[in-house]
Amino acid sequence: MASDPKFELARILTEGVARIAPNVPGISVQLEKPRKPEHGDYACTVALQLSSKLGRSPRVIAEELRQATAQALASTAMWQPLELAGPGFLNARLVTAEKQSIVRRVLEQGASFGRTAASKPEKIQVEFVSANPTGPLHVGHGRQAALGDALAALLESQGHQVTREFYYNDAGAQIQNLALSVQARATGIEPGGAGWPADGYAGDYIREIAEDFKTQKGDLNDLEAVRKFAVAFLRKEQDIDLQKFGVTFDVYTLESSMYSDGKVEAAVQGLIASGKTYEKDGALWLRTTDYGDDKDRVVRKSDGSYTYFVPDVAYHVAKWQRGFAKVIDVQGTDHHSAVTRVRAGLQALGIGIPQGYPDYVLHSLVKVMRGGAEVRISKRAGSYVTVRDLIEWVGRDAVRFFLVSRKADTEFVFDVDLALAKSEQNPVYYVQYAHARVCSMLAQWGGDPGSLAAADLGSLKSGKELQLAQRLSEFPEMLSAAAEELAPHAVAFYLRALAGEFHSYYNAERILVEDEALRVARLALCAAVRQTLANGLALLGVSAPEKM
RNA sequence: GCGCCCGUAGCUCAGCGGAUCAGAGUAUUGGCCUCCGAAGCCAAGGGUCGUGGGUUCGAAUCCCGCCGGGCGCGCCA
Repeated sequence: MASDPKFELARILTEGVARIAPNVPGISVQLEKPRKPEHGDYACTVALQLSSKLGRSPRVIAEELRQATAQALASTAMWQPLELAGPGFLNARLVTAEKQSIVRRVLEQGASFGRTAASKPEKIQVEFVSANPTGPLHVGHGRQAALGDALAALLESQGHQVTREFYYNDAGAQIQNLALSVQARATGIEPGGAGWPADGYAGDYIREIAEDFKTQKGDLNDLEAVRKFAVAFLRKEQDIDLQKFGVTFDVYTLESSMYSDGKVEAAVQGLIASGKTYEKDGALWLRTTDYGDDKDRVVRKSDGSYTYFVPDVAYHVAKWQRGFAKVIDVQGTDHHSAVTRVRAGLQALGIGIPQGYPDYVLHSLVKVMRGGAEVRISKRAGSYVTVRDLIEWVGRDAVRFFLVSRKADTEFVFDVDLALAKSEQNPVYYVQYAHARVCSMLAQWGGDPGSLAAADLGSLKSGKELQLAQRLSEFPEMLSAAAEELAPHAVAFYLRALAGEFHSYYNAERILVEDEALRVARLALCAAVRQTLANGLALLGVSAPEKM
């Protein structure tokens, strides 16, 4: 495979800088994509950075750099001579043949276009959703599912070995409340009525579980049996939702297993052995303030049981011991206080876990509007919008694309009425439509799509065609940046832009023209667009239909 | 009160230090189907990037204050 033009350009410029300005520290060649096409394909601002360090005009430095790199650049046969512009920018422009060649590269690589060829040894775990089995999945879980799954796919595309994991909190007081709620409901107590548990779950699903339990002739006095039944019931429900959402997990871990496997006890012993704990008010405390926490945390309560953060630490120790060099936890921002605490616990153990372990992607909760009023999201309210609702209303593709289209830490409003009324105008259809359009053209053409990889691309010369080719060439670097920054929303924005440029091109030029060479070249370009759209959509878990 | 996150066009959101950074979608208005899919395209109007300072050659972007919003601040999970 030919070397990457951008990489070559950066290498040559870096060498050039070393020649005209040796021994200047803190200077790195950055290539950026100009907004306006007349400024070339890439712009370099290193002359502006050098100006203050060298005490000379940036334009003069830029000109020196231009001359110093001219020969090396010409020998690559990839780049036109650099252009000096503005206060000292160097604008680089690819030769036309190089731009055209991306089309062939996309078609040759097919589904693997954008993916890193080499696999990386580093094992990564993405833990997401991790909903308590106390109720149906809500919109926030949907956002986690969309983000986490796309993130995992992104990391896989960059050669990492990724495990998708779901952690069930099946050991706490909330589960006890669930069991009590089902028990109460089954004995005919309504939410809020006499004998209703203090923190009971009022949702209708509790009634369903209670009825099911009675149908199966379970013993209502056996609270443990009720608990097991309810948890199994809700886990099954959640699995159905996740399946409908197109998300699957490799590993499910139960919080209770941290206790039964002795991992919690081991973690406590490790913390005590570290000397970072102390007894106060009959409880055992950890000096998390030594690691940036704003107050110390209780490890073992005065009643002898552990706070939830202990199994959490034990779980992350297990992750480390399972060989995950990198762990990414996708959670709501309401869990942000856990970040410092868990990391503090891992550091206190002093077993060689890196300081920033694990990584977190925290997302703001989704605010759901309906009928002009906010629908409150609360696990206890029972009247929240579920993932299942959303999928039924606007379809899986739209929900996934929409939820992943926002930067994780921005809050956003999911207007149910709008999603219902405008479902046909959801951005996902715009991208899918571009894909279907190409498929339709290829079908009408009737030739062998496989032959397009060998097409003569020499007639692709118009501004829109070269711009489209340029956009395609950015796909791999966009993916690696998105993976690096744990920002799957970048994929959605890229697909939006690519589809937009395609639609614009489609309306400006006729593809199936009389001229054989031109027709084939244009079809090859369109096929490359289709392939790239399909590859991107696949990462987001969104289908790429041939017809709509 | 303390900590973290967020204030960009009517609305939903990108951009997060390089002048080539005021952007997209949507909504509104006006055009484009005898012709490859109009779920599309073209065009117009619309913003002191919350606010006041600071750093810099340069700030939507970095730092500090203030205002506004979200989340967290339990021997709950």
